[in-house]
Amino acid sequence: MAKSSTPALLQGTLDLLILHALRRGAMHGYAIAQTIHVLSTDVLRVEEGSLYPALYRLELDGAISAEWGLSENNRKAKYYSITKRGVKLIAEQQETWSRLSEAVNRVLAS
Amino acid sequence: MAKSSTPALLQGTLDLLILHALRRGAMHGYAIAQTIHVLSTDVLRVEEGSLYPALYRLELDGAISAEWGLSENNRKAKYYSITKRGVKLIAEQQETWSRLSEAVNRVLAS
DNA sequence: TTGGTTCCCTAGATTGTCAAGGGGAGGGAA
DNA sequence: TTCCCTCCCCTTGACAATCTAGGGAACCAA
Repeated sequence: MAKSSTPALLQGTLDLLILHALRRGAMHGYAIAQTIHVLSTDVLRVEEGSLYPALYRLELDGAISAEWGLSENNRKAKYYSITKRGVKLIAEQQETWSRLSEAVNRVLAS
Repeated sequence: MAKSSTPALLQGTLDLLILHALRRGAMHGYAIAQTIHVLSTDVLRVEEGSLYPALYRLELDGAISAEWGLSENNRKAKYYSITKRGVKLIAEQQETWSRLSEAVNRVLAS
């Protein structure tokens, strides 16, 4: 009944976080999750069960594109890059995030 | 496939917004929605289909309590007040919100 | 008496995330 | 060699939160 555990993520922000990570260059999924984890100073954790469906959605939507390669550790890995459409999406979603999160903060500050 | 419309709310924040509104005193559901709308300077809109289930959840959880009364406009209305447990919940959820939203901002700023 | 507003509520669909699995392949240790 | 750990991919099923789209009653002004 009561909330059992604190969420690892704010719902709706995952796509934006992924796209933002990819701005730094092509990356495989595993590295995207690590990047987000590190950049958020260990606060945000992207579960693989959330990550891969999200990557699939973004690719379907044309926001990212994928191609197989070899990782630094010599493993088969799928490298994702952001597309033009993805860059546009970042801007939109970042704007939405700012609007909404600032609105929440205004309410909480009142 | 693509997102059709911008969300009216950040998922996971509704309970906190409701509880926060009720800190100002007992209110009926309709007024809670209006209060959030106004305090967020028209950015956040709570749909009734989200609001009433949320109120039901919070009451079940013991975070708020309800009693029927008469509104300023002379209508039958259900007045909600925050409970001790609700006050505790505000603190917890506000902390969670801060942690996560700041983490998102750190990632986006990188 | 008609229509707008205020106030309550629900059913169904959708979406995003999570938990919990499975699997293959590289590399180091024993 | 064998074993295990890490890296890297993925899927399935359940769940929680929200939205859409309704329905309904009562007050009030025109």
